[in-house]
Amino acid sequence: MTRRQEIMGTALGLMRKKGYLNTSMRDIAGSVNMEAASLYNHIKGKEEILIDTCFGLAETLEIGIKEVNDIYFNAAEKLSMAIHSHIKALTQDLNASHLFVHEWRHLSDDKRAQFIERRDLYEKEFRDIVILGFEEGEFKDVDPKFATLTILASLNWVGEWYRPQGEMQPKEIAEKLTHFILSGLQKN
Amino acid sequence: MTRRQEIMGTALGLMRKKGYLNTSMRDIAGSVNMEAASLYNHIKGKEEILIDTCFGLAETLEIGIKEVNDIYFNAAEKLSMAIHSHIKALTQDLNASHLFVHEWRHLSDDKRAQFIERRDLYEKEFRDIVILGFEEGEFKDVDPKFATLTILASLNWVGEWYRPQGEMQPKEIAEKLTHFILSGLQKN
DNA sequence: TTGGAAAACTAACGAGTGTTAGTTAGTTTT
DNA sequence: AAAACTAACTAACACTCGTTAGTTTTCCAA
Repeated sequence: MTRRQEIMGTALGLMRKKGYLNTSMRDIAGSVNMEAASLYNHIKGKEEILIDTCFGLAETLEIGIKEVNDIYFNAAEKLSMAIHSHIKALTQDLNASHLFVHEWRHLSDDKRAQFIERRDLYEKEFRDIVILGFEEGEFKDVDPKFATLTILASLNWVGEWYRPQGEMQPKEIAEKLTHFILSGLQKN
Repeated sequence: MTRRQEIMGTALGLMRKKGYLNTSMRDIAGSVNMEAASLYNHIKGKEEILIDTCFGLAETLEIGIKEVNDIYFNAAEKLSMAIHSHIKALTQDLNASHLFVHEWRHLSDDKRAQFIERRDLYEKEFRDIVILGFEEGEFKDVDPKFATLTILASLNWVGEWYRPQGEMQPKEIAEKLTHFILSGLQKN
């Protein structure tokens, strides 16, 4: 593990616990036993931590949904796998997920605009699956926009209560979520 | 409207837009055309804004669920009305909701502990409805804890996308959510 | 053993933080 | 008329913030 990775990991942990704005460069430095100024030998600045994390996770999610769309063809299967992919990505690193879900608001104006654009695109991929399900005649005639937001809310909230040492593991969570959501969408 | 209410309202608006930590007393003062120090003639300090808002909304939600439990007796009806009550409370004041859902983390240690306690109690009320539904034989055999967290995630996320001037109004949102969630819970 | 990059350090800058003290003008109550 | 209250002000305190400049130490390849 490089020193940079060590700094990043430590910073993410602090930021999840105390919030991005409440975590100072001196806090981060203290946690890796150096002075705040020394951090700048490894990272460009505080915002780089937020940028790299938010856009890194965005890319992981984008790759995930693209794979799902390449491999599966019916909506129920696509949705199920998209949920699995999403949950896997989020539970992989809870600290990073926290920044991705909650702290992206503190990106500088242009970076935030880019982030929102990519997030909206990802959301659209989910929405298209819901629409496909309706066109197949497999899903109820729900408002796709509304359904998608509700689904993604459930998925993103998992980061708030999932504990790696707990009894429910990512795969089981994804299965339960899929079942919960699908039996609310599917006819009969 | 008293000066205090004016300050509170303005502060909540700023805090929703920029975040609690990013909103300074000078920002608030500027928005009501006075100096930062003058705010202290009306409020005790910055945290009072957060405390009053978080605990105020908590009380509204508690009263709501108590009413539901007093009036209705079967789980489907209870859940439906609890969802309506929750959505009504959250959409009433989106600025306050933002603090309630996202910024309570920045309460001081003891206040935060109190807040979490009340939130857990409210969550338990919801969970009891899910359990009641299963005991009635009306709901599927889902993990009540899991289901409750998923439901509340969907409800709380509404504050992220609901727009008062938009086409979907709180009552309709609550109805759609109820339908979405219930047909995922109810047998057939 | 040594040259040089990498990585740490100290010190400081300029800006911003919530809050308190002390004061003042205007209004209300006694 | 005197006293008290309200709500604003200016000035300042005691920090903390992210970041930069300049310097010293560490460590590895030649």
